[in-house]
Amino acid sequence: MRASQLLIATLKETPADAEVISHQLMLRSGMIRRLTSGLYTWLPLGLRTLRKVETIVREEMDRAGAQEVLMPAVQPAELWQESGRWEQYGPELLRLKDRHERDYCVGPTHEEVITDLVRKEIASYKQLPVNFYQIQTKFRDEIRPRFGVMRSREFIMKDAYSFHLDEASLKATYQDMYDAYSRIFTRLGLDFRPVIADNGSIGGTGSHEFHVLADSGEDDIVFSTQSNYAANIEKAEALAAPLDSNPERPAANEALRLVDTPNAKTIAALVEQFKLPIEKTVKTLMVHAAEGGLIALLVRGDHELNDVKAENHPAVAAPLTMASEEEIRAAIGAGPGSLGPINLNTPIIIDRSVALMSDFGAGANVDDKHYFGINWERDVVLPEVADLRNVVEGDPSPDGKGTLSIKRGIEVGHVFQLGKKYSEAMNATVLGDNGKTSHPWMGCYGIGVTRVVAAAIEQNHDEAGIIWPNAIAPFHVALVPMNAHKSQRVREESERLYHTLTAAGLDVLLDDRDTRPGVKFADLELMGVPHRIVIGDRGLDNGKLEYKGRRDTEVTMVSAEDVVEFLREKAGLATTQ
RNA sequence: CGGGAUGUAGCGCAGUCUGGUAGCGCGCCUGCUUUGGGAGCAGGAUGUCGGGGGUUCGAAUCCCUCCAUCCCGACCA
Repeated sequence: MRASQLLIATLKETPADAEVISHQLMLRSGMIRRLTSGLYTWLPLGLRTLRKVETIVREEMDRAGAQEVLMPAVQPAELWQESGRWEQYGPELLRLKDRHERDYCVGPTHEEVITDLVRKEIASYKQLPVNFYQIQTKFRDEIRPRFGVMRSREFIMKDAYSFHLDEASLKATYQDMYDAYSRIFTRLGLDFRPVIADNGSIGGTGSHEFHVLADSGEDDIVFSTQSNYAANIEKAEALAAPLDSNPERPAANEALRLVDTPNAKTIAALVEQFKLPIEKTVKTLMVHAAEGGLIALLVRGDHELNDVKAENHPAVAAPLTMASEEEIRAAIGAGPGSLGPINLNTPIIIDRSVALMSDFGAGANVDDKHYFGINWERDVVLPEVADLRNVVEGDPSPDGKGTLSIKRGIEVGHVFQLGKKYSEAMNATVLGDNGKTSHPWMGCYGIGVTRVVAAAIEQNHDEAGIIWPNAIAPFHVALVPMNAHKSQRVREESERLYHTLTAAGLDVLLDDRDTRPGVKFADLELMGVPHRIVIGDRGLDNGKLEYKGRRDTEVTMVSAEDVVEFLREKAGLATTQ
């Protein structure tokens, strides 16, 4: 493509409302423009990259045996009522009515539609397993769209749904998809990790998320230093002590005593005023119980409650709801800053590490008073013990190998074993070889295609702009003719190169704009074109062209005869088979 | 939905406190010069000052109200 025919909508200044680097660079390089909150137009430059991501995803899905379909973006309410999600989904589901006052939604996902298709078209076990996928626009009315295309309301997703006669077949396809995802993100040139994940509201059993590692990520992901264990922090099991150790609670050394603590409403204040080590304090969090009323969850003062683990506990009401100060006072007679396990009139669940504490301090359930020197069994019966907290850096790895470290990740893919939730709810059945009907097992597999583009930028940029991996660069190489308005030789050589390189399978941008070289260099760097050739009389006198890789600090001279193979190699297109 | 902030030219901003009829940089248009890292000179275009209402002789500026956007917390690819 010629630069003169491309909308090069670069911006010198960073728009004020762009927070993260990928959003800033996507706006500045002219990839996207915002229409309104959470809705973006993809400009020609951005669309080229988006299409390359889609192509790689499509190739690997096809290779893994999935079939492409395209389902409607707008879906009838009836299907969602059948699955029960019309009520379950909150305001995130964009609902609308047609002229006949019938209810619809703009699909945030397509389990219902695909299950409906399968229940109509698939009748026999002989047709299983099947795996259908689409690359399509979704809509989720996010509470807070932000970070540009990273968390927009409308976005493009590749979603796939597989159907199986039995669980073994589901697990086999799940593994195929896991492998396909690993190939996809590898081909995209991203530094990623598959991690064990929570299933969330979608339901089902096994699931992994694929995360691109980046400091701007919204998720905490947890790794073992000595094994390949990796999990979303929501799901990472918190052990009280290493598996091979035999942890025992230290013996009680201190007497139980009631202390006046008038100005200590927080753990920090308690530690500060009474010189209590923070690992000797306990936080008491009151939440709504599944049976009604309140239930107390206890974690160590330096630990954080894990909302997902708490919510998944059968005694805790879902969704997790923290008790208000009024509710706490009504039930206990003391404020939230003075709660503890002794004389507490609600059920109690304590975190594993709390069970191993001795001589610790906690509220006395009387305003402005704490007990110090508390010991389980001696002073209060040991309550139910559960895994309630977020793991922290240095915790033992749940697989017994090494310790945990924590990094930020951007979730770009998610694979689930759904089970029979939808096939049962919507009564999709197939006949087995025994002549009996059964509900097929389902898996579902998503990739946030638009988000992948932003994630790639988060991982690949410098002060000058984007640095695209070859596989998803809008152009592999930019040609910059020097002094073209005067030198016919430069013009001719540029044209010739443009055609040869294009014919050799490279995506080439010929910067034929009538502007100064500095402007071109700056634009091309901002746009992230990974390879650049400068054509000037100076080099041509020696039969040379000047090459610079986007990450290079120095230029290298390449002879004109070798330049095609040189660039194919640099762009990762070198003949490999 | 709660907490905080902002809204003035395509983009970045000043002007608002102290009311007097709108400005700077970049970009854009024309001409000439210039052409190896975001050019120079000369000329030029562009604003419902977020909307509505009020106070006032007079409102970007003061008051009321609505809207939009961004940031911080609960959702997710």
